[in-house]
Amino acid sequence: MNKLAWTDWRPLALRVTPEVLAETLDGGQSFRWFREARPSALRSLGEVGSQPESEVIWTGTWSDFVAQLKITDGQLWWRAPAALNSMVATTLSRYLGFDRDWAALTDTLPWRSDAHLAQCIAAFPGLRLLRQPFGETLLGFLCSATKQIVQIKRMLALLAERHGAEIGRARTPLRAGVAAKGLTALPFHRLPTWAELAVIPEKELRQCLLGFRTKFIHETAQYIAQRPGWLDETEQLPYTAARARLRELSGVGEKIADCVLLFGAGKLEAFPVDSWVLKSLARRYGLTGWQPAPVAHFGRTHFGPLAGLAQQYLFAWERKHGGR
DNA sequence: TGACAGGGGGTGT
DNA sequence: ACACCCCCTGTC
Repeated sequence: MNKLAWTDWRPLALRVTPEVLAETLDGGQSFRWFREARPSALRSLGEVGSQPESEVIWTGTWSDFVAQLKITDGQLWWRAPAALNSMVATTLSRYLGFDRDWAALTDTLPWRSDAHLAQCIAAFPGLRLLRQPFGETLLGFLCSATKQIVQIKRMLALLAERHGAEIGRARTPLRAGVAAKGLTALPFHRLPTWAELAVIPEKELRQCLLGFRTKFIHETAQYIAQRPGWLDETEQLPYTAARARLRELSGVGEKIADCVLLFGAGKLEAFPVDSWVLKSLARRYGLTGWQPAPVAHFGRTHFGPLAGLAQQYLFAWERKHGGR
């Protein structure tokens, strides 16, 4: 088997715009997708005037898997390194949430009586929550405190490159924010497991640009290492119990616990309140000056059992529209 | 072009 | 309320 080769592109039964795909993969749920833009056929033929057209390819890594996604003619396509194909084929649909009917779930949100929510949903048709590996999601959000997405992605890329096992190699012009020249096939690395993180000296962790998060990650790794099965058990618990367990970890407060459960355990009742959601609820729902805890209570009450899904629409809207 | 604030998708005390 | 660590960005 040729380790350098990718499979052919195959269609996925999902219609999304490039914008919604970008928001889904690179909008703060996951920090392990990188975009690569290639000049389009039209452009190379000398098309002038309109927007610079380019074909965007997204490359993502989770657990021991790598996949690429792209949209061509309104259709979503995927492929994987040939050597990983069979594994990726069976896990990609779960990762992308194909086991749930997101349109039906979205329809149960109270958009009929909430004009702003209706507006957010209309602006991001097809938005969904990813179902990422639990432990990796925890690591990602432990890196997230007072950091922007690009910086979080850099930290995780360094952790993977320096401390994560190699998954495989495949040729791709751009990965991890680093341009690779020509025909070289660079290795893909998975993130280190929590067992692996537990034996990495703090100094080496810090060199992955983790800053004051270093201590949190180190202590969390020790905690998990001393409790075999703790992480898997936590993932299986109902939402409230799982959140209480996650809060035992160093560096995991209400917000990060909810992010891990929403994006890494499929708990749609989790309602993370970050600065964007705080702004959204203040500006669009009149909760000016409210603290995160009461805002979270409002969110769960107002949006119901799928509050986390509503949160994702509000979040996407606020990111796009900023102060307006 | 190089320095230099200011601030960043929280948590812990 | 404030420190935590330090990279990035915008500015001069």
